Amino acid sequence: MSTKRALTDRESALPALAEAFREHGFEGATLAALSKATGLGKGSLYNFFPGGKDEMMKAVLENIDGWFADAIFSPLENVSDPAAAVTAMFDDVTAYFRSGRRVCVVGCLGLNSSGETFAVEVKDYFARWISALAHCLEVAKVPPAMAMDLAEEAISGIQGAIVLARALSDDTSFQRIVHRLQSTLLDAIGRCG
Amino acid sequence: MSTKRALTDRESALPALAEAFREHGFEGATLAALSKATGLGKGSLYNFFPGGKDEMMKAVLENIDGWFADAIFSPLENVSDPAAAVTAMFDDVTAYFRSGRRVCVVGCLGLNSSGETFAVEVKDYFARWISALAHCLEVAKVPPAMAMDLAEEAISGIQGAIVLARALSDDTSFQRIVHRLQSTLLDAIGRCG
DNA sequence: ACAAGATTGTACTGATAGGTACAAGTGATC
DNA sequence: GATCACTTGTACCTATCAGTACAATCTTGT
Repeated sequence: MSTKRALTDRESALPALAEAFREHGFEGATLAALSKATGLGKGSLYNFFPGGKDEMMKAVLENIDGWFADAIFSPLENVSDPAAAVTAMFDDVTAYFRSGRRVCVVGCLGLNSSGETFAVEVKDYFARWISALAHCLEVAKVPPAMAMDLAEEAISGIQGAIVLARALSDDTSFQRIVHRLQSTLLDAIGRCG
Repeated sequence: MSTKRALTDRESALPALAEAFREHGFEGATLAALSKATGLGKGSLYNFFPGGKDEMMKAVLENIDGWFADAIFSPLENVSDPAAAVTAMFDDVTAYFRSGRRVCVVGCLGLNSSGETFAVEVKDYFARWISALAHCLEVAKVPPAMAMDLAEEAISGIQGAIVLARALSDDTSFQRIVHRLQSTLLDAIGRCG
């Protein structure tokens, strides 16, 4: 337990870092803000993340990707009951994004030039999510082309719901939109299964 | 023509300012970047926009809102042929956002805390767009509740398509998603009309 | 308890941010 | 062509940025 503690604290700072990046964006998240959010001084932050903000964001993205892999992607990829998996996915996503009050860090990074450094991570995140969902639909006997279209539409739709819910400061619009996306997928599963 | 020229030049700087804000976001758009984008020195920028970046963004938002009012909202609000109006809207939107290569400034502003200053403008933009589209659907005899839902879904879907297309650097996904949204609306118009 | 090493706050750096001041420049009007 | 309001580049201001240096402090194995 000598070198482990560093990693532990580094790991435990990630949620707070993620929240700060979510709130202010990558450019807007100053080191002062990150320090305040984590409760760590500059010294500690640079001790854990010698690469500065870039490394912090990389770590945050890895952390998010890990969470999604466990909670969202894997269940879709190793699915046995597609309808249940789709329902679970939407429940988890709604909880994760707090009905749109919480922004998608990955999606935001893609929107402006400050995120170009992380283009690969951003791309992989969405590509994996879509293909996992498409696979789940294919298991439910949805034709591959249609499965891909529906998956793309659903992931895109979730991102749009976040944008709109934030813009209108209205959780309910997120819930309505996401619920409609879920119904569309379940309908397809029901029709083809 | 003494005081007019100021307004004219101020107006003509707006597209370049908008493009810079689009590219870098509000925080990321430094005065140096804005100066370079417009070809105007700091002196000129502060001459036209004494309020600094905030006033520039306000002016850009007004300009965007004006364009949308003319090109998108009005045709929907004073519609005679709903199906044609919906088709025209999607054509215009696809061209405007360059199939997702161009980001929606308004949507982006809503996503992080730097845009809180413009919360009202952001909200109004989306609210008017949705209600204009809903009105257009109602003219096509789509029941009010369904019209509202479909409009919300379409605008949200467009925003999502931008996020996804940017993230994947893939124009075609934008086009597929938007085309599907268009079909959904035209189907509803066809069924109810 | 003690030494070795990890961790942290604080003070610093140079660069750059947004914004101001202002003198030089511009062109229309009389 | 002199005047005048408007326009513009440049130099400058203070605050804050990301990042560094390091001494002080804490942990931990022995």
